Amino acid sequence: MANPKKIFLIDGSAFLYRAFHAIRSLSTSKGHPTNATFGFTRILLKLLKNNTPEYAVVMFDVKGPTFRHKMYDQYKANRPPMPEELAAQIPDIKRIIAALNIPVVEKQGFEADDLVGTYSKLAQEKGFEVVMVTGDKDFIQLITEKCTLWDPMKDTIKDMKTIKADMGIEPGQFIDVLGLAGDSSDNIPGVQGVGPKTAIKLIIQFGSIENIYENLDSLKKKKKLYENLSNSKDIVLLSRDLATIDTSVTVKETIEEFKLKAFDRKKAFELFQELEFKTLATEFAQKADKSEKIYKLITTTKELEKLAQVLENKEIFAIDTETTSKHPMKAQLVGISFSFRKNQGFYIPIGHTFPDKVEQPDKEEILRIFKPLLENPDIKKVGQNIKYDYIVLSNFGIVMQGIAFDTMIASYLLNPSIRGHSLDRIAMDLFGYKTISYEEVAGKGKNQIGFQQVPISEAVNYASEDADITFMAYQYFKKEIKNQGLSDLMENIEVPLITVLGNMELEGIKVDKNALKHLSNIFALELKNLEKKIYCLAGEEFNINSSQQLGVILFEKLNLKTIKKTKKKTGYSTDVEVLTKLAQDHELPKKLLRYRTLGKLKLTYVDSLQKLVNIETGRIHTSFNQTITVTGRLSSSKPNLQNIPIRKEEGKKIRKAFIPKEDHLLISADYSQIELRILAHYAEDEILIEAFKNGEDIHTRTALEVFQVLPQFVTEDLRSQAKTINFGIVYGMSGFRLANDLNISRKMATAYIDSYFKRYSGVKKFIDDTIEETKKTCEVHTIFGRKRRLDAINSSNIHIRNFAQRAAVNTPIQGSAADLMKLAMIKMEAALQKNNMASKMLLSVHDEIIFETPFEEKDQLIDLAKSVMENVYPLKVPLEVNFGTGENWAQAH
DNA sequence: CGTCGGTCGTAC
DNA sequence: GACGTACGACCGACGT
Repeated sequence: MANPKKIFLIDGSAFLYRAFHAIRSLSTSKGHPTNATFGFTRILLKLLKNNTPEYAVVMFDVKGPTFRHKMYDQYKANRPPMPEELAAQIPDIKRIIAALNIPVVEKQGFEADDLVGTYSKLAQEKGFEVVMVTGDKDFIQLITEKCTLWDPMKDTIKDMKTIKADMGIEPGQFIDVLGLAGDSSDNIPGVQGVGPKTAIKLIIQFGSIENIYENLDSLKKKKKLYENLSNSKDIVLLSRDLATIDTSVTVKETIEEFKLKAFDRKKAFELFQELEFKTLATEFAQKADKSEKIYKLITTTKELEKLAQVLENKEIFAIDTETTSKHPMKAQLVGISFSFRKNQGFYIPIGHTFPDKVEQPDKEEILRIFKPLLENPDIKKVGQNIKYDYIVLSNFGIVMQGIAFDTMIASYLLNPSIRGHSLDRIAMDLFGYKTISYEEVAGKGKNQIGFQQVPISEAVNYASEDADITFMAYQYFKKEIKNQGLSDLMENIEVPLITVLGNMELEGIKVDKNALKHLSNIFALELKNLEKKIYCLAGEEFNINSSQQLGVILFEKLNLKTIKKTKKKTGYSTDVEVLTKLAQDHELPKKLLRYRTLGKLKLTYVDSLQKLVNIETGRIHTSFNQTITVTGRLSSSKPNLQNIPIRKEEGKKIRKAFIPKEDHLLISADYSQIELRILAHYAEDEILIEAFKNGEDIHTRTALEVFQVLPQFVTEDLRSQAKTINFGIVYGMSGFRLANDLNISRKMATAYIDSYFKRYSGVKKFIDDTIEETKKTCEVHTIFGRKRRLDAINSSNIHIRNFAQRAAVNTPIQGSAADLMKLAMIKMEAALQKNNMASKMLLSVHDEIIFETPFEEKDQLIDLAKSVMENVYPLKVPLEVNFGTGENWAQAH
């Protein structure tokens, strides 16, 4: 036969263990171990994918004694029992093998080895080429011209040639080697003092065990070996028998039964989902059954009017826009899709440039028919990240109203800890649907086209599907949000916030581009000089931005004393702390510090900000992300306006470049100590509450309490130390860290913390109670019922557990502050509208809102914001808002 | 050439 | 080990 059929005989039992040990820990969110299952599945799939075998079978050991135990009662007696964690995974593994439709063979009284041996022989007799898949060297004995040994983990193949080359023996002689050498892992004794090397040597020399004993006299010179061999002939023969794989087990399955069939993809998918193998689940997900889906292209006036009329009469519908860009402020509208019923979708092409033969409705037509519908607050809309659509439509001339739900936000509220709440992911998690990916219609990498270039015929399905899935997800999430008690948060905070944030993003903030350019030039000049000096001091040129290369220069070339390693032990740490210490003794680290500071400012802020100024508006339009943080805070990106420098003089120059438009001021409204006030509220701590009620300076008060001094002795330094403690408490700071920060002894720092908790006993109790409660529920809450699961709080790993404990304390505080801020923003927007004011809310930075206000509205705005923000929600302590105004952000702050 | 983890630094 | 929450720059290893 020119091309003999191949069969793969897989030693399942060996891979169980190897997979189990190869992956240290992996488990489902409920704690069911999956490391072995995952490893096993991965090996199996890799094998099937790379070799596409026609025949394959997995062999397993069966629990209980085998014929070898009868031969030798100490066989494998030193083996510890299978770890519980592994045993728990075997049913999963078998279910996966079954779903993949791979035959399994196991037989009471025999090991996987014997089954492999038996079928190897049978298959060869039938003319098959056999590949034994295992890492176990015992199988060498079975290698023949027609049978090879493949270790998929090391990816090595052993055959007649390699065995001969590596060991100098025939595979069949290997059992004699094993007989002499024994096998400690199987508790097979062999000959004392004879290991694999000696055994191989002996077999090369004598050919077989029998021959050794026939010619034992020739070994008399090697006294010890001679003695050991003579004394253990019986053991050697027994050992060889034990190591011999049985190739004639009576088996019932025929080779033909090992012919592979197609995977049961549905079953496999369900299993992978259950076991939380996300990527595998995605890989095995079926395309949604598109046959029952009706996606319709809408282009004529008649169709448009009919669709609008239908939508108008629905309780709620899903809407999705297709555009030319991911950035809503750059995006041009390309099409709109709708859905109001599962498996249905409609697509209106508007801005496609691909020369399809479809006549697209013009903009006026769309506005005439759909503007009234979309701007009607009584007609409810749901979207996936609908803030995006709100902004795009706004720029198109439609200010959408009636936004009632957002599936991305729903997914986030249900579990804020997962990164990413894309529709693709939601479709997968909720319905096992694999949606049409953007890459599928638009390509990827540098070949990717804008959606306007996608043929309308393809766009219909892609866009309609998005609306369809959004509507389906809405139906699911609405119930789930309610079941989880998250409706209030959704309806009263997150959904109203969507348009507030949308308006802020649309508004943007003005920057003085020339000032930034000027700064960039100044920084560039100094950086160039620093670079020269650094090269000079180092004695060579290197990449200053590479902490790795820098580490070599500092600690190997210049031999500066190492202070700490990086966290992952990949090298020397060269962070601020280290460089500052080194700077006392050497000029290079000093220059580096300056280089780092300036480089950071230039690259991350000055230069990036300039690039993000919108050409049309001349302003910067950040994205406020509502579904990112685990605590409920907003985040800001492209650019991140929540970490613009403020603390150091150099950085302030960047803030100065943020300016109001003509005849306006920037006004900053800043909640004073909001997190400590929330702590006071939750902890019901008498001292904290009293201090805030009296309007005291909280850091000074803490200094009084912790250091036990009279008010007149609270120096600026003591207050500053108290401030560090106050912040540290909210974050769960340790004595170690406090000692480091305050540059005091560990003992002293611990004493301060003790003293703090003694005085603020309510805080102590709050922390303890919170942790205890979280241990029971694995969940923490904010003031408006936002949730964060913290399963890690019961982890057996102390680091993970400690981390979860700090998060458990911090989340209600940080998250409640975020809740209050969100509510304040919503109320503020409403108040501005109600009072017909021209002031705009531009930014929110966690505890601060930035307004752009006409000169003449300044006092009114401050009065209004003060009233709204301070009364946003009653706590057990008053809220206080500080204001700053100015002709740039630095001044306003 | 894109992705991703590591390191560093900025904010509240 | 050792302070919570983010974003993003660069580097360098790795995979296609």
